[in-house]
Amino acid sequence: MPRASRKATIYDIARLSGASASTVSAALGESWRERRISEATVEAIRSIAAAEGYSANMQARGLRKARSGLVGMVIPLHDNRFFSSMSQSFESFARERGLVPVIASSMREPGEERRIVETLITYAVDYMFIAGATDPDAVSAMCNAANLRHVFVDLPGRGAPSVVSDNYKGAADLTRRLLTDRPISGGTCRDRLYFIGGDPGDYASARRIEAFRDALTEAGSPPGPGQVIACGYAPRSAMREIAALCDRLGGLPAGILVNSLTAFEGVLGHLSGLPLEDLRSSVIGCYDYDPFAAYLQFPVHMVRQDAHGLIREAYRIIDQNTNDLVLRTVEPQQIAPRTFYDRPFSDHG
Amino acid sequence: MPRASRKATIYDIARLSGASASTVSAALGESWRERRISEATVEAIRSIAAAEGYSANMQARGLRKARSGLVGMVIPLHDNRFFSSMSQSFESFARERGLVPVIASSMREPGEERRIVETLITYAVDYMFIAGATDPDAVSAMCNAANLRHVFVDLPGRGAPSVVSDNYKGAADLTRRLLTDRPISGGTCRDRLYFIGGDPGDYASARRIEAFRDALTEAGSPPGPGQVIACGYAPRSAMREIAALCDRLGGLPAGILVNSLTAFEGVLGHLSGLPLEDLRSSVIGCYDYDPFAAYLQFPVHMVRQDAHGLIREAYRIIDQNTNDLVLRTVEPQQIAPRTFYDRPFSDHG
DNA sequence: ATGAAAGCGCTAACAA
DNA sequence: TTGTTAGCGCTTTCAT
Repeated sequence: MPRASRKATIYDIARLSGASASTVSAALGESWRERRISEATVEAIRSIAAAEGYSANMQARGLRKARSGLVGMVIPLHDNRFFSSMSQSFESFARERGLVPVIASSMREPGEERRIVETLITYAVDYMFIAGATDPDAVSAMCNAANLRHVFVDLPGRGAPSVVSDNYKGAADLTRRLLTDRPISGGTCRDRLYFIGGDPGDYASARRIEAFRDALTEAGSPPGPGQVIACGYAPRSAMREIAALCDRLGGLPAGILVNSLTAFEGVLGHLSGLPLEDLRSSVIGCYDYDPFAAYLQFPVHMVRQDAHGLIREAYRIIDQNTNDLVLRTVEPQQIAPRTFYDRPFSDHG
Repeated sequence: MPRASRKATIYDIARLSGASASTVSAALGESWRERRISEATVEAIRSIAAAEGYSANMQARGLRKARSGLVGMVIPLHDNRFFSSMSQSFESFARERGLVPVIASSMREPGEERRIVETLITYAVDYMFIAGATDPDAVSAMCNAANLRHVFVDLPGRGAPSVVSDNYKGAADLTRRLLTDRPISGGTCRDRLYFIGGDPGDYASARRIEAFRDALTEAGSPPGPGQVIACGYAPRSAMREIAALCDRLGGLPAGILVNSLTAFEGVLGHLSGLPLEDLRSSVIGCYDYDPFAAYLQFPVHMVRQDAHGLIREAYRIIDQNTNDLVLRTVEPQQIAPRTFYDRPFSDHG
């Protein structure tokens, strides 16, 4: 081990090996073949470098080559099943390409989102992924000014290619499923399905709500004004809204489509105060998947989004160097309930 | 907007403002006061920079200042409640300090872990956090060679300060809770508690197993050889093991302490095939917390680790510039079940 | 109060 | 086959 004072540079290796810095640089990189450095020197240099614990300084290399080797991604938050599995995929695809991923979370705040994009530009990321963008136009403007290839994931932008879940199909299928499974009682308003959670201002929620409406209409019962309760993502507000709804209706509606796991947490907070019997008069669906939610006391129909597929497609777009403004769509997957009322605990999906 | 061709540099701003590059650099940074640049020039330069959409190049700045402004963290995986909430905290503490977080996942593979640490060193991170280290000594060696302050989180290392959960206390408390709540039948081997999941080679599991043994011993029934089934983290193997155990015992044991959520997923896969009645003869505990797991059909005692607290302490160690090898401990939290047998669905914890 | 110049570590012409 | 040189964009003496 050399003295732990300062990291070795190519100049140290050059001195130690008797070669020049540029020869060392080439020998340590890929370019030694075309520079026709002899294998002997390459070997010698590499062994010295290894002995000295040399590793390149990417700041210097990036500065010189005008490529940092970094890929940035903005996500709304880390602490979330959907986004954290996007992170996982983002990282493994980045590695495949020899890139180093930098992931930052915006907490869905446009200001924070812009600040992050700014920071990533400052670090000269080579490409940028923006998942769940809250202000895609601003982001595109910044990236374009910095001449930076970028792609939107999950929520689309108009200034760059985008990959989104097929929210319409996912929600339409789920709605139809709930319509089929819903227990019918007798022509009251409690026979209706309700949509709860999400933000109608965001693209994904809007598409799902649209699908919900269309599926109901297609089934002959177009939704009334109160049937879509887009109360955001917080468990609290979902809990409050479902409670208020049950008050109004005098009990649970025939079916509930919950827009997100977080909202579902709130809904569950309310349902858990009810006798299990009451739940039999209702069918529950949730857009997004959680393995434990699948094992609750009542059946839950879920939709699992293909985070891996979204990221794969996004990289595919980045890989091909064109800049056409495509909007690619990835299918989500319907997940059948794992618990049923009439088998003791459950059956395996 | 200037032409989107190349990013503006201080030289561009210098030319445009008639000042020199060094003046621009000072004016745009913090050092203009001590360099006694007039407020007028500072204002002028800043407005030009803003108009040109200038932003500093951190590669160049880092190269010159020998500080990148990056903090690295290695975690086992993103797609996990515990680690993703560590990421969230890691990021927000980093921001507080004006640092940019870079998080990479090792999949618990020592080789991958080393490669990541190497990469982060290459990018000249200013500090490094290693969560769930699989080869802490190797990591410390690399960091020391690069003269890099680092801290271990969740699993300790001998080469650097560490912050860990109080796994012993968490598991001991949970075991005692299960002992108290366990349904007593009649002196058979099915009255025993079983520990399932985890890797006895990793520090956290080892401490929990130790606590489990001690708590049983203290209660007068030291565990037999088969009572600790450390079968790893995969749902599959936990499912297989719990099934085999029930076969051996002729039914569920009086209590099960599951070592992780992933193992719990497997255990649940087995339990879900049983009549709910059977579960009444058993009490279930899980080390780690999931909000949906709290709402299952049977009560689950859980332990929630304080990811935020772990990261907070780790930063505290980094903040104070000493290098003493402390091992700091953070208390986990016991979470009582939210569902009970004798109230219809549940009661709110 | 400001400018000139050197240099952080690396790579890519261009020489030899 | 290898060495010399310039320069990526920035900060920091050292001069003025």
